[in-house]
Amino acid sequence: MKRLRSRRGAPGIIEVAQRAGVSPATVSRAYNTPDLVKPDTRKRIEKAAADLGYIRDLLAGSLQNRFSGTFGLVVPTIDNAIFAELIESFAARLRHHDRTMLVAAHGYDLQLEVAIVRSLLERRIDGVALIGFDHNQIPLAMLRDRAVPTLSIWNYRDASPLPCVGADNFEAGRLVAEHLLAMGHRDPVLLFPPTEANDRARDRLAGAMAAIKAYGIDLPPERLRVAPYDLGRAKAIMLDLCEADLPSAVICGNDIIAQGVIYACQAAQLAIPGDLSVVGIGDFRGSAHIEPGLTTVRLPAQRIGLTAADILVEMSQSRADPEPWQKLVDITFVERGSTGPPTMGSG
Amino acid sequence: MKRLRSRRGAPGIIEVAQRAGVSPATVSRAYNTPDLVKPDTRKRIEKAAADLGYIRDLLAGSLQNRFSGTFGLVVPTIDNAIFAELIESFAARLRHHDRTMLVAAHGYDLQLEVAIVRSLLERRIDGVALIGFDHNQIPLAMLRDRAVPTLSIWNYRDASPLPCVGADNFEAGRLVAEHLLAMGHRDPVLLFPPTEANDRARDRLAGAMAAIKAYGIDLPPERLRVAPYDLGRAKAIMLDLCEADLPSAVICGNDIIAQGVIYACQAAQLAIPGDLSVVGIGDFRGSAHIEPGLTTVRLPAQRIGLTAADILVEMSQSRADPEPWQKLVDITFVERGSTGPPTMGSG
DNA sequence: AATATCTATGCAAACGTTTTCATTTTCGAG
DNA sequence: CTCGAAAATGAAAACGTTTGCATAGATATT
Repeated sequence: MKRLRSRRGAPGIIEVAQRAGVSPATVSRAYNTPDLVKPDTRKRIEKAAADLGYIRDLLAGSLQNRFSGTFGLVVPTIDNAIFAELIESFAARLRHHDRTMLVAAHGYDLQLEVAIVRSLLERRIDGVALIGFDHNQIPLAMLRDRAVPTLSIWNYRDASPLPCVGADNFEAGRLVAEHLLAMGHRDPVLLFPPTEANDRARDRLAGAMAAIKAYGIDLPPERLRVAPYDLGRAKAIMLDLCEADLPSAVICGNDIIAQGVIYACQAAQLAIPGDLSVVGIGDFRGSAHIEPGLTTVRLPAQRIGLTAADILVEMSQSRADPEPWQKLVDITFVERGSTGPPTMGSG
Repeated sequence: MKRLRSRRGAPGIIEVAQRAGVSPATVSRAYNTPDLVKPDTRKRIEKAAADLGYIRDLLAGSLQNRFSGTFGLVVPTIDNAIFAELIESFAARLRHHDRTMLVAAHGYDLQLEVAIVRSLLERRIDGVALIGFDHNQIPLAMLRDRAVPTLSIWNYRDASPLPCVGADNFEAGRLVAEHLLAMGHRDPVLLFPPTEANDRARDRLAGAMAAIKAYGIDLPPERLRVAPYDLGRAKAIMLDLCEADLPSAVICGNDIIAQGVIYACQAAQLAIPGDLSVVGIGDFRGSAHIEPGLTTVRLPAQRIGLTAADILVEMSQSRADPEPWQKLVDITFVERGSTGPPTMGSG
């Protein structure tokens, strides 16, 4: 029994061809354009491939046709609840298209993002999704030069320089603020993550501010506090705030911070929404089940991930579409137990 | 001005070589084995590459040398808090080694895992980390046949068939159960995720059971309940349980379930640990800050991720080490506010 | 000064596919 | 049957690197 094996120890397309009594070209076609090969031959090839345990080498193929079958996803962080749902749905959808996903996180460091995009390009990704609009020019230029389909996701803007799929974060901020204001709250505290290199947080904050201004309220600057993307830190900051003068409501830049606030209130024996109303943005896993349920705005992470994957695959196939366009996904305000009208004495 | 560009529109190694006045081979060496090229020449090449905006094609290179520079990570789920920290640290460490990560989730479907591993092999990964020991034989055989470095991570076993890096999940289960038993609880309810295709959960459960048996307790079967990996579902199950006869303590298979239990108690106006003690396993993000803080066992996800990345890179480089070995990472019991001695009347 | 060693580089053959173009086979119509 | 078109296949040239071997200087050794 002669072993027909290439260097790696695994059979290649040539061995399969030999065993099936056809040429390598036909085997290749059997995989890539099955309709071009006679059903009978195809069967024989499939059998030969199965017998040999053949696994094709997509990388070798990608040298000839330009497609690696891999897409990049660059996020600020994988760890936090925020993007996990997005990553999972993006990956699942790519898998559905027989593609794979390279993920990398830059931790809100745009300099690191440059290195990441470069490394993705070295792997010849067929396309890449970046979070939001705040990016260094260098990677964008590299992607443009190489005509790599690029998508900005998660946030939305009419005048987006890149094609984008995302939610209106300004509106999200406006919605939650409006809700509190409509209930009668007049002195909210805003707890937002740092806004540099983070257009989503910036837009949400701007939206909340706009709503506040629309009510004729002039918010003193000390009512705007910065809280990092961290449950524990947010909780600590809120505990500090409880010691000082307690507001009647807190608008949080995202659900993580809001959960921290809720925990802080529980620790400080404050009733929600009796003593304090809390709103978040995002509707992450857990926000519906925490006690009290968190009033928030649902950002459809899953839909964004799916759509982004579909669009990227499509873009990579059709050589066209140089003009940017954008797709807005719906957000929904979700009222739960964490908000109520202000009570006498507070605020 | 003559354009020296290849099909893609981007310059290749040949253009760089031309501009630097050397052969492509030298440019290649400047990248891969810099010591082999004269510093002066190297400078010239670097300049030429920078001028042209050259980005090398690692895939083309990987055809010749066997390394794609990409590693696979196959997890049950990305979405849940459980593995996010692991994924992030694994990716970060790979980046540190100038490698990238392909992630895929199979949702506890071992059949899907087969397809995933196959797809990873088609991408010529340099190595792969799988979660735990429950795997289909097919992908393991494919990996073995191709001599792809494979690591089982997250769980630990002395007699692991694969090299592994992980924590002793049996001991984790034992520790939390022991803690409750030592406090005087005698009739805990166990709330665990489904254990098929999940050796971690199985081991934890076995550990908890062992501790219970060691106390001479014969746990009635209805005291063991299955709860999926979902906060909301766990909360609902616990609310049901509150209606029936309330135990004095609940041992949860992981922190997600434990958080659901805590929320359920808050919803049912039960005091923790006054009316009920709760323990989890994992010490996920949030477990320290929830009110009351969750008593749990810390599994060092980050250390596992880092170590796994280091080891895989090392394995991919050294052609040796066919014999399996295993690395145990420490776990630490963390007592927080969610546990206390049973009170009269309960249980 | 001649020879032996390095060091730095170039040449050209891989690597495992895909794809163009040409050729053969099949099939339906006359 | 024969012919022409369509369908199925094969031969060989890519794809953009890396690397073994060979060569040409440079340096060290006698």
